[in-house]
Amino acid sequence: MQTGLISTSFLADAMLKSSFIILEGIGKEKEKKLWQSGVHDWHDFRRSSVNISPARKRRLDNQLAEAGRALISDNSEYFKNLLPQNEMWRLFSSFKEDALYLDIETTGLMDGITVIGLFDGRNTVSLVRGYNLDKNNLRKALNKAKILVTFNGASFDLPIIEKHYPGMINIPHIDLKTACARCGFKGGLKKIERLIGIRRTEQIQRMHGGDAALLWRYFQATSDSHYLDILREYNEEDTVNLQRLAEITCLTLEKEIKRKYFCQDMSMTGIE
DNA sequence: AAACTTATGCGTAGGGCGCC
DNA sequence: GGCGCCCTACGCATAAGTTT
Repeated sequence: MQTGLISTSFLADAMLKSSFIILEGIGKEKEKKLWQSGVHDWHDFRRSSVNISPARKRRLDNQLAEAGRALISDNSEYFKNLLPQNEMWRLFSSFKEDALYLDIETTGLMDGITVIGLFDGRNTVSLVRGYNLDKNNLRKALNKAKILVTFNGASFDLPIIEKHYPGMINIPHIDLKTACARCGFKGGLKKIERLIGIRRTEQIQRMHGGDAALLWRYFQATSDSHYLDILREYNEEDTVNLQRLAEITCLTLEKEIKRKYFCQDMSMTGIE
């Protein structure tokens, strides 16, 4: 019990505090070299002399100090422009308690929004066109979130939301599609869910993305709330399942990096 | 201090993909 | 079926270190 608590608290900020690509002029290559040379986190960096000119080192140390202050004060927005989109997953372990999982339904591709589903890890909210979907409710739902998690949201959900509600989303966004692909989980959300053992309710299991647009049309044509209920249920399951998917993929990616780069010095002391 | 070398960041273009 | 993103490869830009 205690050991569990201790190990998770050690892990909590692990990946973010091991990130050096947030520094000016440091890219993926330099970051790898730092890891391989035993510089594993911000603390290591500031203690070591690394292979950087003194003036530049001072500048980078200051940047890390600022990042540290941002992390302590729970300021996720600080990292939004420092991490490239495909590395945003590194924020997950630090901000997952305040993560918001989002999925939208529309009337077609790049079309009008019908439902926005949001899950904060405990409760779900669905904003439905013609009922409670408006700027104020969306802002309220986004209010406390520190990070946003989607599947393919960078290409689909967020651009559409941005089109209808400009400037609404300013917190960092983790798109699990990229993260999944790097874990070897290729394909759409439903396929990946099956791959990692996430189950859907029977009725929803059989649905495809295109059915969501169809359900909305049926609901509009008949006013039968049954269609809307199915649509909302489908959407809600999407958002809820994103949480487990995020836990699995972000942890997998973190472990993979540590396995590949953090143990390098040990293998070098071996036989050669 | 100028010229050269090395490491690595960064911008660009084409191809592929998943969202409803 | 349109859109925006990531991936990959490639070449240029830049900064720091080295040689002359």
